[in-house]
Amino acid sequence: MNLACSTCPVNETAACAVLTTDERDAMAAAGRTRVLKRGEMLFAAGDEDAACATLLTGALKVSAVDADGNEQILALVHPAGFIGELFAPFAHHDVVALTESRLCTFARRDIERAIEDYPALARALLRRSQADLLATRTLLELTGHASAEARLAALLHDFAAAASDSSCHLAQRFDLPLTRGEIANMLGLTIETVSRKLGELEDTGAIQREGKRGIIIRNAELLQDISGR
Amino acid sequence: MNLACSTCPVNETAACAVLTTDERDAMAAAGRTRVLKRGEMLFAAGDEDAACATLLTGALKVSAVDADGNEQILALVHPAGFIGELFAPFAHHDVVALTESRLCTFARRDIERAIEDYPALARALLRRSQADLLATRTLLELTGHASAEARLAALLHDFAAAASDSSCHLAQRFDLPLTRGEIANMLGLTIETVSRKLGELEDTGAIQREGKRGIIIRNAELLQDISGR
DNA sequence: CGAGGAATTGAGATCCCTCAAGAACAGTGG
DNA sequence: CCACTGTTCTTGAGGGATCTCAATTCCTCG
Repeated sequence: MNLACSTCPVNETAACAVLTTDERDAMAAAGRTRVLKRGEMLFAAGDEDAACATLLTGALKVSAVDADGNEQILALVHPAGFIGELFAPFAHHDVVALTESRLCTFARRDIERAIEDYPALARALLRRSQADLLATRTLLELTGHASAEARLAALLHDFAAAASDSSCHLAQRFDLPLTRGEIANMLGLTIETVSRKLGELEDTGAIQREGKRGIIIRNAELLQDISGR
Repeated sequence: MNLACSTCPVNETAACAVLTTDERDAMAAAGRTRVLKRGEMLFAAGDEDAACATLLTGALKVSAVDADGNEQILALVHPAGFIGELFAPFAHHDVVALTESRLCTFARRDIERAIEDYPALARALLRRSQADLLATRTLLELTGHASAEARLAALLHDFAAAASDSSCHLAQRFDLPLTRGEIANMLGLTIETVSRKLGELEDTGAIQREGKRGIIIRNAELLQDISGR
């Protein structure tokens, strides 16, 4: 299927936004859209020639599985995010859909050629890569020293910020994109601890739970305070 | 001081290696070498217009300081590594020399112009950025789930690999580039735990300590085994 | 030789994990 | 609409790994 960049929901914000219309059309001819259902995998660790992709809608997780079969979530990908290890001979991590997701995928060699042909694209991907690096380091900072409660508070804060339209304030209410188990894997905790600490955050009045996935921010300042930032 | 790229110890491996001689000379005219002693800072979190640099010799750490004043090491930089957040308005982390280090520094605007002028440089930096991203995620994976002993074993393994000339086998003996406190900060542990676990690794016969900094690999397989990889 | 920092070692406290059971929920089929 | 079933989440009790606090030893450097 061919792509219609003009109706793409992230045509202003994704890496391809820096291309001219003609250049973008040329890339579109090489790309394909793909839809993943929750739990479906885009590629697995070890895959050779793993595709690259821009996420249009939905959410993905990047995760590693250690020797004991424990999963560790290393990053979340939001719309306009770019996925793909451009210079590695094989993928180092799994990439799985958290919700139904639409992607715009490209074969590795097509992306590699595009980077050669369109310097602006290389710069855009560099920018995105540095942003990803910063996000990963922020997560590393969090899981390094902070208490379970602080980690959870920080994650909720981030989710509330991500769920808001404007980038400067928090959403008052949102649904967790992750299960308890996934939150635990991301923060280096266990399911039980996540559940308990969510209860404690509710007791202190920072948040309120609404069903299994819903979170209402009751006291954003307190939440930020607990997160230690 | 002007630069002599022809005698640069990393002129084959650093990002600038992709440039032609002429291009490199043009960049050299804009750059400056700088020497940092152990503990000296290249730039601090919050600095605007922080310089960018390629590390020639020595070693650096990238670290964050949280609200309580605790340091967390997010990454180590080895020779040929590139330092600098190109698209951020200010630096997010501190960068400090671990040993006496020589750098080749550039003003932000000079690097930005070079990226525009030399597409190959942008691609080289993209490659480096993705490698940094992978390294950070590997560290995240480690600090997420592993026990103190496994973290330490993995770090020692990495250091042994980095200290070796050939990339495929380990150095038999090396000096730790970090103090106990820095190791602790990097792995999300305390000084005491690092010290204790080092003792235990010695008891099991995996390593042998030699003075305060020296480490001898006694049983690389066992070490790898303990690290869980 | 002395002083300061860095590392080791010990004892007790704490936070989080493990194991285990029960409750809430979603999907399925009757 | 309701039982049925599996999954996810919650809650509890106990144990273990790591942190905290404190004292001592080991280097390094003046």
